[in-house]
Amino acid sequence: MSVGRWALDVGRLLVRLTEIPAPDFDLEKTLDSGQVFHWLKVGRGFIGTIGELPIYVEQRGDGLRVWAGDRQLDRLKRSSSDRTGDNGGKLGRMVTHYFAFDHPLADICRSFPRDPVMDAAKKFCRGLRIIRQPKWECLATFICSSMKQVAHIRQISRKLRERFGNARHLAAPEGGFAGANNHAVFTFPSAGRLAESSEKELRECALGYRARNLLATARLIANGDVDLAKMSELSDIDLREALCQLPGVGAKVANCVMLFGYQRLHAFPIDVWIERVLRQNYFPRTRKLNAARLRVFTENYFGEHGGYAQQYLFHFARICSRGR
DNA sequence: GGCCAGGTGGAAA
DNA sequence: TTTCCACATGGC
Repeated sequence: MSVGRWALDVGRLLVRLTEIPAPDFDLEKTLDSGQVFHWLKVGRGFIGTIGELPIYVEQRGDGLRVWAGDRQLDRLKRSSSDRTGDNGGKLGRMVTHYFAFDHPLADICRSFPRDPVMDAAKKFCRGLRIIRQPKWECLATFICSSMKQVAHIRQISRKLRERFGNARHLAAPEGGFAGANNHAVFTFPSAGRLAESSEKELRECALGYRARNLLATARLIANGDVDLAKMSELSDIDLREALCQLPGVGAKVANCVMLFGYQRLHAFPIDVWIERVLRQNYFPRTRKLNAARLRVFTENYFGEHGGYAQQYLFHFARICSRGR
């Protein structure tokens, strides 16, 4: 897994560097495609968290270089069954799992339907992977996403983390991160932590009317009425139904959580961007086009990895609209 | 200053 | 069953 590993003493904190093979992968497209909202571009790479672990990640050709705070890595080792002391390997496996390098991307792309817009999106999004987000983080973030632009969702994610999350300090690798030697990153607050907050406090994080829904859902999870991990056992239909029971979760958010949090690669979220793409390219002369008809079309037309097709169409449409 | 954004939920028609 | 509308916020 890990082809190279170094430890750099940079003063108070020790930083581990692991290099991981990253086949068929484009880090920037993946992190900038509107599926995840907290990664910050710094220098040649990105700073963020994978669960509780703060990391800096940088793409070098077909590989990924990863730095992580050593204290968190030690904590990770103590809390896991893997006590071999192989921190670099553990880190490598975590990163490999998070960025879903096991997804057979070539096969997935071959399964897409052949038509002009899908072909263009596929070409444009080469290397974009649907990552494995922590379920609660994904659910909470998408509850906050309704009627918000991607830039706003990023702001909300940042404010929630800074106010309710745990600070983690990441020492810079040799040479520093583009002018800064140390960065504070924040973990996403647990459901329990948000359940203890008030609607007023959440509104102060620019959530607006979404604050009530986020708080209600956090409390359902914190008091044990809902078990997101156990919901993995449900079928697609039952999982969608269970998610839609949660305050602030309708069909669109449920499909996002299924796709990004539960790896249900057939789930096809339809938002304003995707609806526009579908209308313009597949139903240019259809006046009466309701949600049910779009749902039936997308479930059948885009194949078993429809969620990937959707993400490629979404990113393609959004980026191409910039500058118009 | 109006328009729009990875929508949802409840009421009215 | 379908359509309509309120709900907050911030960038353009």
